[in-house]
Amino acid sequence: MKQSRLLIHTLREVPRDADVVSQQLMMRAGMIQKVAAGIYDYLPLALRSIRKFEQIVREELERDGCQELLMPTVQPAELWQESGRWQFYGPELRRFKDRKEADFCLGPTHEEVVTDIVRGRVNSYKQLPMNLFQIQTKFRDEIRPRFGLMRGREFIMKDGYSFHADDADADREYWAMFAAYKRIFSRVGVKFRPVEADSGAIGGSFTHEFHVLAGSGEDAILSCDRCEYTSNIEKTEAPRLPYPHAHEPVLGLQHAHFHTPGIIAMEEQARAFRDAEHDGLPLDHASKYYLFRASKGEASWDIGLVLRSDHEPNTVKLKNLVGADFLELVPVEEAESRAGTRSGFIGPVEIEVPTYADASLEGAFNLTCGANRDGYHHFGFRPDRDLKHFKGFHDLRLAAEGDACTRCEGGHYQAFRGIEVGQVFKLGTKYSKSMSCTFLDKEGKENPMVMGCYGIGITRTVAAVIEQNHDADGIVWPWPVAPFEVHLLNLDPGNPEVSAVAEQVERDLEAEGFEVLHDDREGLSPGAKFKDADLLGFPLRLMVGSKGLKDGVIELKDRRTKELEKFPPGEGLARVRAARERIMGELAAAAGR
RNA sequence: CGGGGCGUGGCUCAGCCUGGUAGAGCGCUCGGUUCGGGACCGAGAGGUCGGAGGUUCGAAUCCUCUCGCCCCGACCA
Repeated sequence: MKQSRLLIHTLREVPRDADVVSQQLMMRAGMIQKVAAGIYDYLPLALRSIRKFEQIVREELERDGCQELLMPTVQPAELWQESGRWQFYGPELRRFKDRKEADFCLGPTHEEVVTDIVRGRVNSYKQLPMNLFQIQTKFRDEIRPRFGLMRGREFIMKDGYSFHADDADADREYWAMFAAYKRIFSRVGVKFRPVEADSGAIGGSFTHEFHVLAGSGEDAILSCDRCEYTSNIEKTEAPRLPYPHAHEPVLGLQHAHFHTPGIIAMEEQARAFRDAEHDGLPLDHASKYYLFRASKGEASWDIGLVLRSDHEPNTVKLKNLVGADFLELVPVEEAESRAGTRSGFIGPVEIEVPTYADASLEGAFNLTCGANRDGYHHFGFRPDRDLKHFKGFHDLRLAAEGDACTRCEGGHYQAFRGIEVGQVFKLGTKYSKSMSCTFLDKEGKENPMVMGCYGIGITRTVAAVIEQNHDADGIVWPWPVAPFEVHLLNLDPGNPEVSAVAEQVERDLEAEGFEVLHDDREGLSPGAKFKDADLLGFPLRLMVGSKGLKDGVIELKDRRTKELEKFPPGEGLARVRAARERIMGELAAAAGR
């Protein structure tokens, strides 16, 4: 492919509304162009990467017997009404009417449609299991699209759905897909982790997310440094920390209110408790209190949470514990009027709401807390004794880096940031029951199928690859998803001898099946071509110029290592072949790490 | 939706406060000199200043409304 013919326009400057690296580099490299908020053109270079990744996904899924099909983007409301999601799905579901005033939506996902396909065609245990997938454009009217392809409104997704005769078979498929996903992301050449996750609102039994590790990732992940336990921080089990002051009760301090004017920060609060023997208390002596408003459907109720002052609340755990769909902090003004004091002095003791305490407060006494009186804190608080509507000790805090692992002996959590690029999910019978997707078993009895669903964000993964693989000069593509494999630079297109050599090298490489972009553009200085090549970031750069040819050599540069080899033009093919072997070998060795 | 910011040639931005001929750099076209890390000279093309209304002799600039975009918080691949 001649670069002079390619639809590409590189930018020297960073476009104004691009603020994550992948978006900046993709726009500068002429891969994407924004059409509207969260909606992009995939220009030829980007599409080449996208297609390559899709092909990897196809190959690995087909190895496991999955079948590809393609469902429509536009879906009728009836199916969504049948599953009940027409009402429950938020405004991300873009609903609209056709000319006959019938309700439709743009598909954000395809459980309803695929279930409708299967219930009409599969009705015997002999036809199960069945695993169907598609690679298709989705539309979710995100509240706030951002980060380029990482959170667009329109995006390409691989979504797969499996159907099973029983739970055990659905579990088997779950782990088969788990393994397939590991193969897929290993082949791409990215560092990733499968992560235990919260099953959230979709309502399933268990789930893993696949995260590409990148400092810019939106999700926090904790991973044990000793065992395999890796989970989204929303879900990570926090170890129960023993109350360290059990054997040294603070005798000199009265169970009483302390005057603490103007003190709100936890550190200041703990420091304020002093007497002849105590110049302040440690942070684990202080407690903090949150008032949340939980809701489920139309119902809403308030709950309290007490934590050690140096711990952070985990609202996902609390939400799951109380069986709510949503959880938000009670507005400050309301909490203040309820407690009868200013924010900063609110405490749990007299407040008439069901109150939960974090497990690390079990056995704790002589804690401090707000006294519900302006300018005062209370000393001597003990949750299980002093709370009027005490609901027990539970794991309700955010686990933190350095916490002891709950799954093994001696391990500790390490923190990572990740970009969620895939998810495997055991759905159960939620959709098969509501949409009567049933089959007859060996006994002739009718049962709902057990389902699983499996997603991969195709365009997001391509962006995540760049987030993880770039340097100050541009993208550093892993070989398997690079738009082109070799960037052939003709540094002297005006010189017929140089051009002849470049043409010959291009033909040799393409005959061997290499994907070559030949920069044959005239009137550009070599420096300009180098800069463009760095920006585009194909794995290998082959340079042909009059200076090298004077010594009888052309040059090959590895984009990642910057290693440079010089050799006669006739060796070009063999050298490129060897370089590919080396790069692919390193990739296989590093797979998944 | 709440809070903050921005809309001026293809791209990055200045000009706006204090109203008076629409600018620079990059990119693009033509000619010439250059040619191994974003060369130089000369000549050009290209903008109803997001849109509508208002104030004014006169609006990119002031006022009102509106649309779009970006960032920070609640959703998700």
